[in-house]
Amino acid sequence: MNTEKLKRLQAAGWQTGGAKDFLQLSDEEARMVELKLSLVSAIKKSRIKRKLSQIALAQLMKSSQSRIAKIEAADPSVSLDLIVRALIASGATTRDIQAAFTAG
Amino acid sequence: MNTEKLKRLQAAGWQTGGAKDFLQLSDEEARMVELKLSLVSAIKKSRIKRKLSQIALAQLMKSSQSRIAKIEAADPSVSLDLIVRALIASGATTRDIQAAFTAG
DNA sequence: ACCGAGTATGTCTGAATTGACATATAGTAA
DNA sequence: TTACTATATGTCAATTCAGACATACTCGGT
Repeated sequence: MNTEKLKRLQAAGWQTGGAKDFLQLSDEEARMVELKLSLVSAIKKSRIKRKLSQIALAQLMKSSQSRIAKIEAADPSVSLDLIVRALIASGATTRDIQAAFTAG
Repeated sequence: MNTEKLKRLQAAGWQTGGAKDFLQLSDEEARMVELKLSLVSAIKKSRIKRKLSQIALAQLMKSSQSRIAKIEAADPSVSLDLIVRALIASGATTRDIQAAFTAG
């Protein structure tokens, strides 16, 4: 059973009962995954709200469109660093970031 | 002028006027640095509060004492991922993490 | 159907980050 | 001083993550 694949599915919207139940994660890992997921959804919200394409956001943070796509898909190859950078670059306020953490 | 070294000084308590003024950082970079600094100080608080040595915390999160030291020193070689993992492992609640973000 | 914009996915090479280890330093107690 | 515990610092091989590129998919509009 491939954990990476499952994480992708999670990110795609399959988190029906929380990440922990579906995968076999420790509490810490589970909190980490859920945190990332909520930040990721905040990025998409923020980006759409400001009418930015993935390409535009990529340019703002000197990254690439494919990276933004992977970020929003919660691809396992993206770090929390990159996620938060994207969130900031997308125009999210400190309060938005805070809210994302709360939601997670 | 060495940016890494300056970041270390920042972490050591030299942030008299905010990271942005001292270094020459973009807004995004500055927010990133300040975020890390506040999370890092939250880790130390949380760890001490629960009477954990760096070694004990390292074991909890399957890392090493030297990594924990570097985390708490905001060494440039530590990622936001590792910082947040340490914060979680140190026993910080979701609310604690939120508070750390607010402070940053 | 075709086109175009936006997004998704796979892969590659170089860069950043990791745990581990050695070692240094700080503080405390005997 | 010595001994011990905790923390700091430097280095390095192995792993992870980065941007970039190609390419595929989606969905309106014409």
